[in-house]
Amino acid sequence: MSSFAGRMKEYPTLSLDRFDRENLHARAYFLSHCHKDHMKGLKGPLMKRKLKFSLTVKLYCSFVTKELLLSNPKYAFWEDHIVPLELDSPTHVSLIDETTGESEDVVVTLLTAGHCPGSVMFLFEGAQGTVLYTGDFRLAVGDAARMECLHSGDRVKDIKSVYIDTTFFDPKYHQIPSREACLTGIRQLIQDWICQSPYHVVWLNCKAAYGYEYLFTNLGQEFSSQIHVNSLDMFKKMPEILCHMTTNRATQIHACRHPKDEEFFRANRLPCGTTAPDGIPLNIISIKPSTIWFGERTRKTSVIVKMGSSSYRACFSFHSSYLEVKDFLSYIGPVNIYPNVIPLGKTLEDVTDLLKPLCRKHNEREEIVYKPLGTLKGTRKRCTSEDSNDDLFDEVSTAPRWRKMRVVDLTKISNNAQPCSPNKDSHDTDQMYSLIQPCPSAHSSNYMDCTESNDDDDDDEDDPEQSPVPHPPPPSCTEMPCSKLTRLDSSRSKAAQPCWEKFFKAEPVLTDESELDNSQNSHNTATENTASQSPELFQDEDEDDKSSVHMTSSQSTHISDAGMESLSQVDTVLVQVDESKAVISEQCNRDGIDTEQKTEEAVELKSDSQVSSDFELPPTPGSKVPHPEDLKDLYRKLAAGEEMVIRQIF
DNA sequence: GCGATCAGAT
DNA sequence: CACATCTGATCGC
Repeated sequence: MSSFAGRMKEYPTLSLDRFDRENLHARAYFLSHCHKDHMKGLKGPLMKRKLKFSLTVKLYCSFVTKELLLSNPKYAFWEDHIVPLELDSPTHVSLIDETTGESEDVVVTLLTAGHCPGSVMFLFEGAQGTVLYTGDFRLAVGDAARMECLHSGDRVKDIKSVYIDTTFFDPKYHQIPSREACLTGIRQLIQDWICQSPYHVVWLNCKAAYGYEYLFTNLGQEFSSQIHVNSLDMFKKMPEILCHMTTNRATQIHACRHPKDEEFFRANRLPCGTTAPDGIPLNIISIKPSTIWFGERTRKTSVIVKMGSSSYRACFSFHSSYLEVKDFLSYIGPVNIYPNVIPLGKTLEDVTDLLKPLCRKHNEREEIVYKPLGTLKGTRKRCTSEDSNDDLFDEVSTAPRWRKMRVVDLTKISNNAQPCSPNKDSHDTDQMYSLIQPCPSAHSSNYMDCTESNDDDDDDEDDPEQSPVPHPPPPSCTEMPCSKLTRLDSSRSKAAQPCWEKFFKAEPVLTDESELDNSQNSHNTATENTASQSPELFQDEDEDDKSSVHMTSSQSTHISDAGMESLSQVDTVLVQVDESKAVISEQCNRDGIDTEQKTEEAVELKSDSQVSSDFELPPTPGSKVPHPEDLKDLYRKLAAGEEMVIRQIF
């Protein structure tokens, strides 16, 4: 839960995700996503009053967040003050003090956060430097390298401070199975259950919060069945979501809720009260998405664990794992890092200690060498580890390179960044940008990251040693619950920039199996059976001791046979390690492979990266369209780290 | 009476 | 074992 107080040191006149107390005096507001713990004060009377008398105060957020927010009438008074922004489109914002007329300018860019529909991170660039506020996020290892807006040319921007989601920044959550791995486990459990009869139904015991939509949409698609939910109102303008959900209770997959739903379930009832029309009792199983529960396991578990005769837990996370956060921070190398969340059971000091090694200044040498040059940000190590490691890895292999590419316009098909409102179209979606990585043989940064966790001085005492397992040949796999589209499109030039839209694409046909313990006559769509090599997906809770159970990983569903074999070998080797650490070793290595696959996807080296889109700024309503030359100058200064005197250029 | 805050449940 | 939310009790304005 966010404990961010709302303001950043560099730009204290704006407030993010907090709207109470001091934040009531802010000149502009930013909402990263529509979760209540990030909306404190947003509907309060003081804010309402402030807006009533303000002509300039705005709330900046994504289109989806605006839509979700306004679907709750309690926030309707914000309507005329909301400025929805596109992703990846730097936008000028004037921060005006209404009493003095004093003004400060910043350029803000929304970056996808992968936390829930509409969730974004905010990148601010202005006189006080470049700072990033992540809100809550779940990004995979390597995703930062795919975000064009974090780069300037082929370098990473010089980021002064990052205010980051540290919910699972705890070695306990060193690795969390990928979204697609979790999805695969859930999908197969459901498949196995509902195929038995029309009376076999599933209840997805999800919390009342946005973030499960991609689960619903993928399941809906997979089973050609809509998911029953309480309300569809908030998704009215989001057909990609809407089409997989229903308020009609006659379906086998439910995600409906009721205040007493757990109680209902114990009495073999669905929250919506549905019963079979002919009086035949339903056979209900519940699946409870959880992260912390899995983080507490000291032994290996699969992504699905059976808790009782008819209840299961499914690993599922809205937030990045320790490894993912570390990768993200290592990549962008900020001078300062501030945690937005104190992980449960930790103190601020604990987190700070863990974050310190990831701060740039922790590595003086680089700073001294590169800082004066001002433009070598990309070469500055994505040096994951605090010390000692600079020399271990060749920087070149991890520094991302960019090239603007034109690709099939997948976003038009399922761009969830925008609700489809009749008058909104013409979004800048014809172009997508891909990270181009130099050389397929280069080890991924993820691999480095794993290796790096061997450091004795790494605070991660849970970090297992990572044996330098040879990397399997890069299989052609995708990274997300992505899809048929991707496969059809099959070219490796799939846009690699992480975005929510990919969560809403169709799933690929399974290419592996997961021998389900309880699988009887399941109508598996699998075409190849590699069962003997597949990690198991399911596990009974009391089977903890059985050594044969592994966590699954994203690879299991997406990689080719060859990749699969290699993966299995990796597993086999690592399982030999000390039991208590084996899991993590295994996970880490898998993750390493995962990243390699991902980066592999987009491989190709190119450097003509200065793209004009940097200057395509949608203006703040009411402001003038910026002159390209002025902006160019501003950007040049920003990139060069020059002090900026803000003139009235806009 | 409303809002802020906390504890507790789910 | 708790990713966020709701409910109810209490306190203060």
